[in-house]
Amino acid sequence: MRMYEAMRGRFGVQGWWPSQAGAETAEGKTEICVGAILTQNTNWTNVERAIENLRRADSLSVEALDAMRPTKLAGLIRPAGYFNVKARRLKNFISAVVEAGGDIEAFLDRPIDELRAALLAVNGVGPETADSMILYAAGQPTFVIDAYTVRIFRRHGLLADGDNYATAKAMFEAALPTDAGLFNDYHAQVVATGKWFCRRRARCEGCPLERFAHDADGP
DNA sequence: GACCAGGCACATC
DNA sequence: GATGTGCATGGT
Repeated sequence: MRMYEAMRGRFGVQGWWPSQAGAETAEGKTEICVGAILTQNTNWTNVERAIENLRRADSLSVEALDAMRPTKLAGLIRPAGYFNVKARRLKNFISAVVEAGGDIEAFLDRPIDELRAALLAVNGVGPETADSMILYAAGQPTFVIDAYTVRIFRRHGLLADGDNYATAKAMFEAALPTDAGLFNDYHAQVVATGKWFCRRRARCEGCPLERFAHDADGP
């Protein structure tokens, strides 16, 4: 918690989904899930352009996305890059929702383990994308790990060289109170810190976590 | 013109 | 089971 507080003190509450207006609606949840796929290996500003295209086409719904031709979808999400691959992945995800009844809110409102398994079964949805959907769209407490998380917390001695996605996730979930709001902003803080590192060429000076180097007692 | 951004699937060794 | 590669755009 001390490392989280240090980052939040430096960057402020990040306000990622679902704190944004409308995110509690079916359309909002659809948008978050779509965004989770579109942001794979992609800068967020490019994802926003793609989502805006979908919104203008009145297509941020399971029904509209299910009915849309793949080539049409690919054209709309073009700004997010990898548009052919991501159009296919979005279609795979939407198909899974449709096969489960077509109601995105019902689809997401399930026990975490069951939901996670259903998401991971979709071709194109890996651990990070699945956990992002569970945390930000379903609002359920699962900790999202990304490349920044592993890099930063390895550097501070809380993760070992051999740690992977699953062990890193387990470390955070064991050390922190099970709170979706906390997990939500924690991941956002890590991303903010990671971006800061990139700009600073990965040196510690001025980093919000600098004083925790090498002897932190937990995240 | 290189390099990177909130990954994943697939091939290959 | 670890490692490499394709996917493609827009900003720095």
